[in-house]
Amino acid sequence: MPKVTDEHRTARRSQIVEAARRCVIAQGFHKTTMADVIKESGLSAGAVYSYFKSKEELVAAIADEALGSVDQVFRAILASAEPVTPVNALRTALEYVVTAAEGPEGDVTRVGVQAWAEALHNEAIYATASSKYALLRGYFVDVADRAKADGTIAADADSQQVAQVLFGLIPGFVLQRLILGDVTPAGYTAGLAALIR
Amino acid sequence: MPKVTDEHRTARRSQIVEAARRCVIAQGFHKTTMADVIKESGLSAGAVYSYFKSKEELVAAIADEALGSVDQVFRAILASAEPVTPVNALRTALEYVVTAAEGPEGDVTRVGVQAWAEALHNEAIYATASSKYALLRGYFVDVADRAKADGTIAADADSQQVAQVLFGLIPGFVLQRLILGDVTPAGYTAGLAALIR
Amino acid sequence: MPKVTDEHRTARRSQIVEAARRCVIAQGFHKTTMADVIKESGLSAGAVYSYFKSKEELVAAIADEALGSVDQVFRAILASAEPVTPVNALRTALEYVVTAAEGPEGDVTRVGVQAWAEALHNEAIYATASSKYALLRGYFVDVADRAKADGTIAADADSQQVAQVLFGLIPGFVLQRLILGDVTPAGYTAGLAALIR
Amino acid sequence: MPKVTDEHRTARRSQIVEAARRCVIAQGFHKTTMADVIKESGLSAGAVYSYFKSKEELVAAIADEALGSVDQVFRAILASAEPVTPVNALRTALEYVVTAAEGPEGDVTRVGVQAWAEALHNEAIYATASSKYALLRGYFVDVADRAKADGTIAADADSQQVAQVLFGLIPGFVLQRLILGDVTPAGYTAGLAALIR
DNA sequence: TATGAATGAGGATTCATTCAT
DNA sequence: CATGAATGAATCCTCATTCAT
Repeated sequence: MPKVTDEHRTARRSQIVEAARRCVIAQGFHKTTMADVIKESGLSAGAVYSYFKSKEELVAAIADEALGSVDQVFRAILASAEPVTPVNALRTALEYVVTAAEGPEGDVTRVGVQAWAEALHNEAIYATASSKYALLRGYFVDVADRAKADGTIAADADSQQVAQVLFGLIPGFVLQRLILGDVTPAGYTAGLAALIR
Repeated sequence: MPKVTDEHRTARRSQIVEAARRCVIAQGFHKTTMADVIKESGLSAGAVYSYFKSKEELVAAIADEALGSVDQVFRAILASAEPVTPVNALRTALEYVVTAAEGPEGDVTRVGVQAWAEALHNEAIYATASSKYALLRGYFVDVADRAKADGTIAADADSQQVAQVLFGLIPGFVLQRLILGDVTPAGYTAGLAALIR
Repeated sequence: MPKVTDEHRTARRSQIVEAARRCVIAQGFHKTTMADVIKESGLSAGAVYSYFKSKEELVAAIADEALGSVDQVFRAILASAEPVTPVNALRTALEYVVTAAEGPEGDVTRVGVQAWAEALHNEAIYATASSKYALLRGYFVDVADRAKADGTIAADADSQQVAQVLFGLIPGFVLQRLILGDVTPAGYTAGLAALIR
Repeated sequence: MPKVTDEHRTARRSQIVEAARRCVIAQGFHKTTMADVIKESGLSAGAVYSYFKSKEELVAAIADEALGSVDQVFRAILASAEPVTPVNALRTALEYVVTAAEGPEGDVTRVGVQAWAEALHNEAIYATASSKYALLRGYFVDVADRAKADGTIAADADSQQVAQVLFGLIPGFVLQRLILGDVTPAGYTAGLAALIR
């Protein structure tokens, strides 16, 4: 019984998180009520509360997912054998962002932006954001190191600083995409390439 | 009577906005209640509501300010006679951001991040954000044009794309500053400079 | 100074009552706020409150007027030398009601209906309504007496009861006019005439 | 579960409406606060709001009931086989009114008068009042037709007009009963009878 | 005296969470 | 175990009235 129950529990949990995410994408964390999530998930109030003991916990779960989703892909792609220049790394990251944003789950980047705001006043989400972003930015340190190694950038450059910039370009892209709506991975990458040379 | 009254009204309005901003910086838009603002402002409920007819309107006013405050400075500085390279423009912008963030009013960038999230589900704030950010990014188009003119970047570069990148670096800085806490205008600028050559 | 001031005061008072009546006709007693009355009257809050020391007092003044306005006309007309049969008396009364209702002041009968409701929970208005309606109904006792005298109705009829019926027909007319909108003095009177013979 | 739940829901709803009616009878629509209704009903705010989504909706429900309650009885009684003369019909109606008014539920006619006033500025209540009163008055058209048939009134009388008068006598009775307090079905009916002959 | 800005108690409504069935 | 009705504290907002200028 344990295994079946476990799968069942996992499926249920996902069902709730996905429903909640849909609500949050559509209305944001605060306009989304537990009643909305309950209705959207098709479960009962009691059921939802047996998986998440408060709205805060559920919100944290959604935020975690949204903030962390990039990670897996990053690891795979940036750790590949291909020549990973800063520009390529950025493009890959942005392309993933757009793919995720246009996926069938709805635009996860909207949840991400919500999470940024939430992190400022919510310990748990702050902690998640800090650690996930530190991790993510770490990949760009690798990228910077490689770039120094192959002479793409100066050997005495500070890889941390370069990583800050490369990583920092991503929120800027996400925000412009959502609020100004006129950026593309290709164009944005071209902009960076133009600056670099 | 008009003049005194007008000044008075303006002062009162500021008194409210400032109180509200303090609350929002401390707790975010949603945890801030009108009662908080009323208490913090030292006025009565009725008085506050005679200046802002709803919480939404007050929130919009704070968001407007937070999103727009950069503008004035930008105009002055970027339009100066000094040689304005992309790197210099960015540094100036970031220095302003940090100055504002560390000002006596409290860290306005926190309000800015709140506003990003809010813009996704609030027409009025979305409109403000769109227009202010389009304007702001416009300054970087000028910067890019100058850079093309003096050979800092390739003459056939797309100024819009370059501006997207330069402008995009700012939210990335703000976010890292708030969530990772380890970025400085100097370091971030150095990172960009290292990438550029 | 007294006289001028007195006229002035009377004029001001009327100005307020008329403004208030317009508001009440449009929105009812309860949706009408003192702010509405103040704006409509063109005076200041202080001025309005120097004539009526509370909303209740102002409301009472409007109700008084609305409940009592019929009286003057009644006295004049019913006390005339003409042959005043029950049917004629009713018609005259209804014609006056319609005239007043269609007057330039707006439909006063709407205020009357408000006053009925208000009288149930407002001592002052209840007192006014009782006395005005007792007075008004009194005229119909006269009418009944005359009718008994000239054989229009049985000599042993109870004039009070007849007056109750004749007077009672008026609210019924007012209400049907406002809510069903299809009654006229002529038709209603014809209905009574048909019943009588 | 459906059946129990349904009965339960109906009972709860009645519990709320009855509590609200008691409040309205005692204080009128506007002085009655939701807090009053909540306390009087013995339920919680949330419970009350799960049955009526606003005070307006609850008020409309009470008004509906008050305006419509006569109907059922009318239908039964006026449609009976007994000889239904205008005078008898009126008496029956008035007796029902008094019975209802003196019932254990409290004086519903007070709610009715409130509803008249409310109908003037509330679409929903206006609609209810119009349709219920049109219906009610319709019964008196039948009465008039019968009276024409058996010669009680002239064959060429306009039944609509006669119905307007007969129906119109009721509000007049209700109002005099509440405000002057000296009418009885018997006396009022006698007054009409005296006029008729 | 006249003004109208300010007051603040009071009212309607929401919603995260619980727990009896 | 699951359900979803019920809870009630918390929140936004209004408006009659006052009083400093």
